[in-house]
Formats: sequence, structure tokens, C-alpha cells
Amino acid sequence: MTQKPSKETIQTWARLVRVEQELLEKVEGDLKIAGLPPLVWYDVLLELVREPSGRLRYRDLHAKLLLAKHNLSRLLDRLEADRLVAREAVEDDARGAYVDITEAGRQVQKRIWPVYRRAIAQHFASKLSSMDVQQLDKILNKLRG
Amino acid sequence: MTQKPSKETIQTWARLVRVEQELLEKVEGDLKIAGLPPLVWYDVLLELVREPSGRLRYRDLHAKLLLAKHNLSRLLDRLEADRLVAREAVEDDARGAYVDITEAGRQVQKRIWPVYRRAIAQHFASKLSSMDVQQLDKILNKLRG
DNA sequence: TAAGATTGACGTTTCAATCTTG
DNA sequence: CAAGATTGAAACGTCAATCTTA
Repeated sequence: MTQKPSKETIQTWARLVRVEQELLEKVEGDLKIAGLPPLVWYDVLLELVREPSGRLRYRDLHAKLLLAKHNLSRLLDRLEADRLVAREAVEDDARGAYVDITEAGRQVQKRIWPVYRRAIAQHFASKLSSMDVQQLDKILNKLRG
Repeated sequence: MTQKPSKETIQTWARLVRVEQELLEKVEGDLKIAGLPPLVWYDVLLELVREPSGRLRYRDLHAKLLLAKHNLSRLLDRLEADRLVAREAVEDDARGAYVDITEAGRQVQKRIWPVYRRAIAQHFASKLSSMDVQQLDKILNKLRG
């Protein structure tokens, strides 16, 4: 049995959805103003940069990102068209594909980060005390899948 | 001057983005399973139902929703095609348009709500204490535009 | 000239189906 | 048949331009 949430809880839910949407719009806006690609490009590039080998199998990249398989496939088409990643065959599993970050991809990731960090600072960090951040983190952990 | 956010703050930001995305996917999933339209349809219908007149001018509806003007226009096309809203001329301002909710629109709003409420209960409310909700609400208010 | 709203063209996401290999 | 990944077609979102009236 699940109880009906209280008015306050519903209000907070609504606020969460809206505030998060506002925040993401502001951050995406800052990236756009700087002439940079959207956050989701950064997410992919970051996962690849984190790998010492600079590559991940498609399925592993997919597992890390909250993105449907076909969406990732199309996103990689665009990244590849911009030469930020390259797809390579997997030697011992002919079904598989590696996704490799290119040198250009690494440079774009590096250019995005300071702008993204600045946006996080302005729109998020600067509004909260470190106590707030701690509390929020605890709450988010309770909500996690 | 904006300071560089701490590692912890960045981590919490990343968690916020991801958790919120997970939550929205779960809620949208529940609506879809129930054969109901997406949340954004609900947002529009709710704003209209809240009006005693059952109508809002396009510009006022736009102001309430976090949606670009052209996106709202296209969304209303779909809602109108499904006969959930109707567009009407504004008598004393020939540039304007009213958006009216139809009886069918009211019924769809009423069918969505219990499913949506249940999703909020399951994926959000049931994971948090009322203290958590209070804290989260305070934090969200600090983040608001 | 600005406010209110829509549109055409184009880019992205989604759905179901597909193709290939294990 | 299942796993890994992609694709065609349709739905949806975005950009810049447009149309009409204030």
C-alpha cells in the first residue's frame, strides 16, 4: 500500500521538477552562449575521458548514461560527424563496437568544463550553504534507484 | 566573483541532475503504462482546470508554464487535435487567443491525477521523511529563480 | 515599433522493427 | 532464441522568420 502524499509533499515535488528544469535551462543557456554543445555531449565525452584507454564499448557507455540505446546511437552519429569520437570494431565480438574519444573530443571536453563549472557555481553552489549541500546530497541518496 | 565549487558540491549537482532524470522517467513510465499522455499535457490541463472560467489567454498560459512560445503553440495543436482544449478569439484584442479546456480535457485531467499522485507517492514521498521534505523544500526555495 | 501568436524548415527523440553475431 | 547495435518513419522540439493588430 502506498499512502496518498500530503499537500506539502506534492508541493515540494512540483517545486523540485520546476527548479530542476530552470537550472538545466540556465546551464544549457550558458553553454550555448559560449558556443558550446549541449550537456549530453559533455556527458559522453566525460565518460570516455575518464577511461585510461579513452574508449568504452557501446554497451558499457550505454550503461553509464541514462539514455535509451537508440538515442545514444544517434547521439554518437552526431559526435562522430564532428570527429569528437570514432567507432571501432571489437576484435573478439563482432556484434560489438568501441567508442573512442579523439584528440578533438578531448579538447572540446576541456573547453566545456570551465563553462559548465562556472554555471554550476552561479546557479547552484552560490545559492546554497555547505550544510544545504550536505542535506541535499543525503536526500538525493534516499531517492536514488 | 564566483568561487569554484567544491568536489562535494559538484558531486551533489551531478546527483541532482541524475536523480531527477530517473524520477521523471519513472513517472512518465507509469503514465505511459496506464495509457495516459505525458506530464506536459497534464501541466497544461491543470493550469486550465484551476481557472474558474476554464480558460486562459495564450500569453498567460505561457507565463505559467516553463515552455518556449512556439513549443506551447505546437503542444496546443496536439491537445486541440485530441479535443482536450479549444482555441477561441479574444473579443477586444484581435491578436490574442484564449485556450479553453473542453469537457473531454477535464476528464483526462481527472484520469491522470490519481496515477500521477500514486507515482509521486511511490517514487518520491515513500522514500523521504517529512523532515526530508521540509529540508528539500527550503533548499529548492533557495535555488528558485 | 512592439505584443501576441503561429509557421516552415530543420534537428532530435521515440517507437517498433531490423540486422548480425553469440 | 538472446545480446549488441542500428535504422526508417513518425512524433516532438527549436530556430529564425512571419503575420496581424496594438
